[in-house]
This record gives sequence, C-alpha cells and structure tokens, in this order.
Amino acid sequence: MSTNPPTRSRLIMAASDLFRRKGFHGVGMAEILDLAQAPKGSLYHHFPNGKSDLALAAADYASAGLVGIINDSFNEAETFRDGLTTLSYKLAKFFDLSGHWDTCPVSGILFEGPDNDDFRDHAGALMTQWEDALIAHGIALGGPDADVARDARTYVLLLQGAWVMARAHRDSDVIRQITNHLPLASP
Amino acid sequence: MSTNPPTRSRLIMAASDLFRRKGFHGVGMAEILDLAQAPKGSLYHHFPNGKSDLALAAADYASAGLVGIINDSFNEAETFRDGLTTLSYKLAKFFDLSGHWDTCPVSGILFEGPDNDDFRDHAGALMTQWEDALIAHGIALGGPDADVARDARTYVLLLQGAWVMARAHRDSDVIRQITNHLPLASP
DNA sequence: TCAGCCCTAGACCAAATGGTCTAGCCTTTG
DNA sequence: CAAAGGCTAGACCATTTGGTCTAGGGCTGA
Repeated sequence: MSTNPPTRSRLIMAASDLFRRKGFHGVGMAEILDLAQAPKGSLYHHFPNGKSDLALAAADYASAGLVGIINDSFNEAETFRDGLTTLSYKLAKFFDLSGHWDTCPVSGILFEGPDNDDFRDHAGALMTQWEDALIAHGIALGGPDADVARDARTYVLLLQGAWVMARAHRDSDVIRQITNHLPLASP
Repeated sequence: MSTNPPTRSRLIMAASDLFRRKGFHGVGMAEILDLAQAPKGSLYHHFPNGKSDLALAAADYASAGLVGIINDSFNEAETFRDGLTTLSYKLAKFFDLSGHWDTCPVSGILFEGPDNDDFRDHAGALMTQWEDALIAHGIALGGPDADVARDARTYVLLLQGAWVMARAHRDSDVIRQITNHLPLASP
C-alpha cells in the first residue's frame, strides 16, 4: 500500500537527508526508518548490506540532485561566469532551506563512513562527475578546454570550502560569493 | 607515573588523531583510551563532560598546529604568494604522512559532533583564526588590506576543498597546487 | 482461483556505546 | 611524618547500535 514515493525511494531520501546533516556514524538505522516511515525488514530487503549500501545509494541520489542543479543553472547562461554565478545562488538558497546544516553530499555521507576503498572511490567518482558537468558547459559556451578544466576545478574546490564555512558561520553568503573568488581564465 | 607527555595531553593528541580520521561519532571512547594508553577514570577526571569536552580540546590542539604551520611558512617568505606556496607544500606533506585520511581539523572533529551551537561556533572561531593569521602575514608583507583579506579567504576556501578532494582521490597534489587556483590581487 | 514471489512487519539479539562510581595509589604540602 | 587531594584504575551499567530471522500480507501471472 506504500504511498508514493515507494519505500525504497523514501529510504534513500531519508538517509540522504540525515547523513548530510549528521554524518554516517551520527545517524542510527532507527532514525532513518522513522523518517522514512518504513519497517526494518524493508530496509534490509532493499539494501542487503545495510547501512553501507544505503549510504552509497544516498550519496548517488544527493549527487544526482547537484548535477541537476548544475545543468539548470546553465540552461540560459550566456557565459561560463554567468552560469557559475547562477549556480552559486541556487546552492546558497538550498543551503538556507536546509536549515544551515546540510553539508556536501559526499563529505557527510561517504567520508565519515567505514574506512574502506569503496567509499573513497565512490566519493572521488562523484566529485569528478561535478567537474565533468561543469567542463561540458564551459566548453559548450566556447571556452578553451584547458582554461575551462582549470576553472571547473577551482569552482569545485571553492564550493567545498564555502559549504564548510557556511556551515560554521551559519551564513550562506560565502556560497553566494564564490564567483568573486574565481580568477576565471575562461570567458 | 605517567610518561611524558602527561595523560591529559596524550588523550588530546589521540582524540585529535582519531576524530580527524573517522569523525566524532566514528570513534569510540575505548579506542581513544587505548591509543592514549589511559584508563577511563582519567579521561572523565580531565574532561568531566566526556566526549564533547575532549572534542573541543582536540579541535583546539589541531587548529593550533595548523596556525603553527602557517607561521612557519611565512618565516622566510618574501611575498604573500611565496608564503602561501610554502604553506601548501607543507600541508601536502602532512597529508601524505597521515596516510591519506586526516581531514581538516575542524570538519571531522566538530561538524560530525552533536548538533549544538557550541560546536558550530567553535568551528567558526577556529577558521577565523586561520584567516586572521594569513591576513597578518599578508599585511606585514605590504599587501593592501582589502586585497589581502580577500585572498586569505580564497585560500582558506581552496584549502578546505583541496583537503576533501585529496582525501577522495588519495592524492596530495591538489593541496600542493592550491596556489595555481589563486587570482591573488595582493602582491 | 491458486501458486509464487516481492515486500512488509517487527520481535529479537549480541555487541558496542558513552558514562558513572567507588577504591586506592602517589605525590605534594604543612 | 601525616593529611589531603590530584589522579589513576577498571568494574559496572543502561541504552543504543547495526543486523538477523521468521511469519505473513497482498499483488501478479497462469
């Protein structure tokens, strides 16, 4: 009878929320189950490896959301800088809506998890996806490949930093002003 | 009979190590006690509020270490950029020595901790200390105040991001190349 | 209608968690 | 020397942790 969205999705969404807010070890299964309104049996049916499986899925989910925001931001952008600025504002808004606690999709979910290579590799892959998405838009807007690649990385680094600082100061403006810290070799 | 360093310091050092590697909730008291070679009674004698107290002290300790490295880096620097480059190389080296797991002193220890204002404020204060240390050196080297302040913040943001990315890719080069992502308005 | 299966449901469990408490050592002070 | 107290020592505890297991509901296809 499970309401929409189905149980599996509810679990992922709940886990993503909580992990980003309190870190992998900071959240108990009970809390996730409660937020998702699902019984324990369902969780271990959908994610046989339990918390780890769920964390990987939650990170994917959160990361896909970020990629979506990136693409939206470049929909009507005329320059790379325009797109990045729009992106920064959108992200700052999400940060505000989250209640000033959510962190980077990757850090909270994957870095606080178990010390295994799977988690680290997964984190690396997701971050690369973001860089690649940015690079694609930059090149589409006519930037020289090398410059765009460098600027994309600069942006991702700044974004990570801004996320941390915004959380510490409980102020999303750092995110909004990322573009001011960009040299931006590309147009 | 406690060997040097005394118990209290050993606890702080052990906690700092472990928290940075696995996050606040990722480390148990037993593990800290074991690494510090201290009995439980001592811990709760020195830190009556237990894990929380210890985490704040550990964050201070780690942060003080970072400030020390900042100052060392500017000892013989002739320009702001020189100092920042030296700093990046030093930090990358520490990252390598840590076995590719340690994170920013603040993030791991304070952000994964309990959801209270104390922890967030503490994190914010420590990050401000880093910015201030950088600003002091920049101004001493003759940079215009406003430019130096902006550059210092850019550096801190990039450093946070680089720490995350280095951890994901298990490669300290991102840290070493921070300076390449700096516009650096100041000289 | 019935067989089969996907999924739900939650009781249950061993292990680990953070924290408390009393006893006593050992150094410092008068 | 004696008294005092900072510190060590670890047994002990309630709670919570992630995870397993059995039982059955309810949809699907034949």
